[in-house]
Amino acid sequence: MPVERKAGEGGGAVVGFRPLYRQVKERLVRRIAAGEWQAGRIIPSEFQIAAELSVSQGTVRKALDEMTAENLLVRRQGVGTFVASHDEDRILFQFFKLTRDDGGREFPDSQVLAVERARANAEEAARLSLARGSHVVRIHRLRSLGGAVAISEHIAVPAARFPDLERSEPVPNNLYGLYGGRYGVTVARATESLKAVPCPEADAALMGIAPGMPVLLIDRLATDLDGQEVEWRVSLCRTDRFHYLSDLK
Amino acid sequence: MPVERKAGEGGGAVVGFRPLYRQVKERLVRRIAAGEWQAGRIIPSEFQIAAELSVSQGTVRKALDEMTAENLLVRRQGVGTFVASHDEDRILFQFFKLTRDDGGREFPDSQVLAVERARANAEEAARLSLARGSHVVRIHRLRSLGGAVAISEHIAVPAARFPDLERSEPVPNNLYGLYGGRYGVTVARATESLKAVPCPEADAALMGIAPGMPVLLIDRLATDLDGQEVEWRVSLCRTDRFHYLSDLK
DNA sequence: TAGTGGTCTAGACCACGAA
DNA sequence: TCGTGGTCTAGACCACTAT
Repeated sequence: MPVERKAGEGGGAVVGFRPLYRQVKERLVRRIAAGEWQAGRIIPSEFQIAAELSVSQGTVRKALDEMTAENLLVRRQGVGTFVASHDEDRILFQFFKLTRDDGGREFPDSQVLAVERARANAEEAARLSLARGSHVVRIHRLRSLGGAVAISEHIAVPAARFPDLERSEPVPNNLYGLYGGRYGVTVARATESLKAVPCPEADAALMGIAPGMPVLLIDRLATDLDGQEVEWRVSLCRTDRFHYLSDLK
Repeated sequence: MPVERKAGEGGGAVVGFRPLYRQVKERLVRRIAAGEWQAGRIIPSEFQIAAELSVSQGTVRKALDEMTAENLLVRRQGVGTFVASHDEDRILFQFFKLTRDDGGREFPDSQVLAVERARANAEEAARLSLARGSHVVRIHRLRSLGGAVAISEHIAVPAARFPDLERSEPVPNNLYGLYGGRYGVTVARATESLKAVPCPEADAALMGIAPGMPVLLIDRLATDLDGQEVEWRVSLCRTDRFHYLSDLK
């Protein structure tokens, strides 16, 4: 692998130092981002990658280690290394934090109420870093846990990255799986901001609770491998029989 | 380092396999738990530890890597490796998730309203895994962010692990620092369970908000290096000007 | 300049899963 | 049985910090 720069060479001041394994890592991440390595598929062995990039196997391993720690890859001893996919387990434990009070974790059902394509309003454009006049696809759905409606969810994504999403029939329950599988868009990270708010009348009616009852408002911004905003999602959650689980380590 | 067991030896069925670096890690964690290595202090170099345990430096490094990833250690290149302490930054970014809506992060002030020692009630005993009749120390305090009261907080800890805590004058703002510094109790992890609830009258009066207003209830159970419950804390948080930040990776 | 952690390499062997 | 990832070692050199 052609090393980008080396300290002590060239005589110029060394602005920074980028370890070889990080250069390797970036190239491999780019392969996933470009769709060259697809979600769920196996990638070449450590030795194959090392040979291809003219780098030692240990260096490749360190790159893969970091990518595994970031949930981009999944290793299976004796089998190989795979590109992480947004299967039910990953969504459930990595991206879905609402849990039944009795402790049972399950993936919520979805009932889609509306899907539309429209020009982004000011807030959507700002949150998704879109140019004026860009379009978004909006989805409104209800989600149930243990048979009871628990969440009223409004979603907005850039229409340009998800062509014809509004014509999907039906909209699948696992949206991140769709983003990856059909559009090659990998949701790598998300930031959630939580508030307790009085439930608006419309959502209260849909969820079968009294208007004004305290609900948990989750404002989530999801980004792809390049840090680009991919989805803005606002979820109103009942927390009378559910709670949001957060582990601090 | 005496290796615990080795696969293929002794003829018996190999129940499990514990890598050497994990055995090293456990011994080192125990040193922190026992107070042999104190919070904020430097630990011996990788080569010194390796020599002492008759293990290669690479194996020690892997153990230290994991401990660093778990926020038990902090490495400083060119200087050495240190036992992590609950300083302001760590509390702020690892254990305190409430943020001003304008994005500014700060460590909250505290105003202690009450400290008492008493027999644990049923719920405290259950949450802290205490025997019947055990004592707890309870602390009730208000916490402010940006000059405004934001949190009403009830804390319970096992009195046995924190002797004379109720006679501390004053109770410091950074409790986890006190737990570690004075009592040698390291808070390693915490689990938070969040709900939106109507604010009880008493807390509403203290926080200067209308009773019944939705507030965020954070139920936190903190555990030490051995997984033992160390503190149960229930915080009621205003979220009209603040929000709880959660990063999903 | 000395000492620490950080990177990179190379090779040996082990545990695991699939064929 | 084979190929994969996982562990362990050993040694060289680099970057960073304190003195």
